[in-house]
Amino acid sequence: MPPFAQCRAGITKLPDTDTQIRDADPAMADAACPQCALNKLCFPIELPDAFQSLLPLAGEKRVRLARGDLLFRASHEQTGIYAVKAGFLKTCVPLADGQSRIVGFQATGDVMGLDGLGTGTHRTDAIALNRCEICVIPLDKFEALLEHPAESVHVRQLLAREITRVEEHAAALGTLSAKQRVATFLLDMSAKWEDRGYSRTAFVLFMSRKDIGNFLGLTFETVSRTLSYFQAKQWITVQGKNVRILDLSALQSQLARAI
Amino acid sequence: MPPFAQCRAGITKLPDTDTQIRDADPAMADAACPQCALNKLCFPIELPDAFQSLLPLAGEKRVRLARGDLLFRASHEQTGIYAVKAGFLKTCVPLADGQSRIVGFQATGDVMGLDGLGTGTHRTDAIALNRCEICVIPLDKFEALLEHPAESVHVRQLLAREITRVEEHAAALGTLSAKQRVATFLLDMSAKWEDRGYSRTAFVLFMSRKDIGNFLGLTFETVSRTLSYFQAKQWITVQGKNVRILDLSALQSQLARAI
DNA sequence: GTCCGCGTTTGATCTGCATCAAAACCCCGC
DNA sequence: GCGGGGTTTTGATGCAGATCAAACGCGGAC
Repeated sequence: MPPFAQCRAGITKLPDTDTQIRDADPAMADAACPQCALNKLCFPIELPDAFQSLLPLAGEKRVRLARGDLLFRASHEQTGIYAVKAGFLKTCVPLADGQSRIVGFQATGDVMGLDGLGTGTHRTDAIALNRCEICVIPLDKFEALLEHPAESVHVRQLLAREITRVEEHAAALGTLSAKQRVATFLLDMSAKWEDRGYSRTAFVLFMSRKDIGNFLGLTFETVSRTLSYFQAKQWITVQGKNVRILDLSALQSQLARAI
Repeated sequence: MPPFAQCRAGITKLPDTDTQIRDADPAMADAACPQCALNKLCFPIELPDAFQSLLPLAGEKRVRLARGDLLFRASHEQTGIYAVKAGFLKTCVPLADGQSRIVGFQATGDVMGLDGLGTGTHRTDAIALNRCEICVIPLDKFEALLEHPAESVHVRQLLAREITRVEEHAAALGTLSAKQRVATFLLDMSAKWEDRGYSRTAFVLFMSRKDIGNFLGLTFETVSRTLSYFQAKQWITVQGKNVRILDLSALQSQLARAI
């Protein structure tokens, strides 16, 4: 199986399949550039002239992924750094027994593949949850960019924030009850959508209940039950993958109750 | 309370308190430099002349910590990067309810404080488990060092490896049973000691059962019970903090059984 | 339209670990 | 030596969430 399941050049219009949010709409993708974490890499402002000709290359190469395709694969050599232009993905750590554990969900503007910088080998699988459009910065170009101190600092910040995020996730997995984990998850998703300029109270969960359970260290039945419980409490409404948050503070207060 | 609980200049002989391994023995500390993750920062080989005068400064400043002292504190401003010269520490993420969750244990040669690079603020408390000696690189000096590409790459590798480590820990917390977590922990500790040139079958757990439980998402009673269980199986012997592994492969096979 | 397969919901039961409790142990100061 | 506080071990009980099971809903193939 190839490391890149799909990799076509060029950008064409994709059919709209999801209810609320379009998959990988090029217009949306371009609009998202200012918020993209790699924005400063793609469109640097204050670089010396020597870089001005190199940088446009970074933003030029795109990859298209269909639902289920792999962007990169654990234990494969790292060949680039990726910025999510549009779509949703999950990153999974393979476990000894052949199972794997989801350690993060990525959306528009997130950077992926940084974990490979340690060893030159990816430690996670990155799998598309819906149609995705990914900006690719080949590793050699990425390394060339990093010779500029401002970009280097920026990348270190991205790495450090990822450490913080994963540490907090690990802390949550080790500490919180099922209800607290699901509440945290909803609040995190809410914040993720809000960051990207969408409503923080009505959004789509692109991942399945199984994926949510895997990410949170719960069974999918428990995830489903907990969502139903929150709905019964009138804190949210759920219809399949569509979630509407009715009482944000009630969810937040779930967390504080962990005394 | 000051961010640095203890911070004395100079190095003096410390009394030996632990049974097998000395706390922060200066001789051991100096011997450890070649294996230290910051070695290349402290003793760079191939730097241009401009740096040769700056770098010795990095290795000059030392901090001494007694058991329970804080090296740095969450939500405090980051003032430096730290390399563990000798001793053991734990890093803890504070939680909403005032509790905190241990996300890592550090030993000789480990680098600490990198998580602050994202925001300039530490996201964890770093607490000494025994007498420690820490090499401090003030932030401004650290940043000056990073202008050299080789050091910059090295630091990115450290960050990326930390992401990998924490992701795997999160995956373990979400997936493994109590026995599997404790077995993993023992194997990790074994590897940590072996990396540092000590026996991988006989070592000291400097942290308490409570700390182990906190790190693994278990109660300390469960940790104690599980260690007793492993001892009953003749896989290990435990006497307080001293552990001897009798059957490494039996512990490893615990993990594979997670199907 | 019907059928099939998969994801989701909901229910019933089981179990691993938390919790509560108490005794043993260890380290230190005196 | 003795006494006291914290840590560790071991036991008894309870519960949150896993597991087993069945029904429902929905989208795609035809």
